[in-house]
Amino acid sequence: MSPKSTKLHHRNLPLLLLQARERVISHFRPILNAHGITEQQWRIVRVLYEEPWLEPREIVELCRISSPSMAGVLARMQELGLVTRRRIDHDQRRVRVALTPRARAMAARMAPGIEATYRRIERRIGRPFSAHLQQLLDRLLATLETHGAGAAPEHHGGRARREPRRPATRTTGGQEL
Amino acid sequence: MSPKSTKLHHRNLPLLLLQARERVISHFRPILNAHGITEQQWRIVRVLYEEPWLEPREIVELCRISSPSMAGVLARMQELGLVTRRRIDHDQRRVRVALTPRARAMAARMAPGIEATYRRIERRIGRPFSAHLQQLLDRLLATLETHGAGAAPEHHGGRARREPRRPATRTTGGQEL
DNA sequence: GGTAATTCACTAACAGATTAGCAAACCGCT
DNA sequence: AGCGGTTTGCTAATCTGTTAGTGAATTACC
Repeated sequence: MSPKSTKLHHRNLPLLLLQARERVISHFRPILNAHGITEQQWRIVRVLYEEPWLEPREIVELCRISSPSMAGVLARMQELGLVTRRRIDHDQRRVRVALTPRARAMAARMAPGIEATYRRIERRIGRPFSAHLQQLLDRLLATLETHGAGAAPEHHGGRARREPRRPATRTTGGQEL
Repeated sequence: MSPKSTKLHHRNLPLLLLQARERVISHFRPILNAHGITEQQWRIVRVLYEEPWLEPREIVELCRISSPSMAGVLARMQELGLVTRRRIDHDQRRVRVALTPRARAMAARMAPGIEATYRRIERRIGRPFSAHLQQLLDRLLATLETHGAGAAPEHHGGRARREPRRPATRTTGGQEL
């Protein structure tokens, strides 16, 4: 069984990517901490900074934050007064998420530091190298598809086998969340 | 104030690296799930698979898992019968962590699938591209230093301002953890 | 040799990721 | 109108990341 060796020859690529990401983000973390927001919150602020408003599923896609996490993150951000959430009139499932003026002002205050940090990183690793790295990562994302995407949605028509929960009835009629 | 623009011109590089990592790891997740272990647990199994034993701080370094997380992860892995932990005789602070035979056998069973997945990924993105990407990431890690490393340890000589906790006295004398 | 500084592993509290699942709202069709 | 199927945002449970800080053991230094 030569093709079934029990040894691991390849490097741990996910770990390598994780290390790279942590190395880069370590330069930004002080800025985020100084403004009291988390990584994920900043990603959301950043995409909403460019658009008047977005829907949760769009933010999920743009920020790579899972839908279950998004619920908690947005709730906390609303609690902090960073975002507003309201139902879309013609479709009561959907929600419009927008930055508050306070969050928009905070993003404006953070932008110079963020940009300066990028320039510092580029000065360190070289602008061409930075561009090259981004190009390779883009190509990786374009070439390698997500495993399990496009697979069967696995419609679960079976009965629930868990103890029932509190229904948490949606505030029918109230636009505010 | 031309250098203090409130706009964000650079791409979100940490997000790009996160996307790349998630894309790659999505191909391995089914294997991990099938064997009932998490990403981090696999990283630990993998490094311990090559060495007879390691100390927690070494695993922290090799697997990029923070020290506080490591405590919980190792405790769960010990509970699952994947690792053993015992104090080092001549230094009661330090701990030796080793894989159990059971974990070693599991790693051996997983190895073929892991390797096959790497080969599949390389077939998709191209072996040269894969090598090139790894080279760039290595160079990034070699060039860009961690921000905040080597800074002042900030000796905290002040009084504790929190309510006292249960001391959780270390089992003085007992090697078993 | 005794005290201060450091190292090491750990706990606590909170935010977020992952997996599983679920109800309400919408849509297409009859 | 009514029904099956889909979309959307959400909850629950468990695990991990981050920050702050602690006790015990060891080391450095006078």
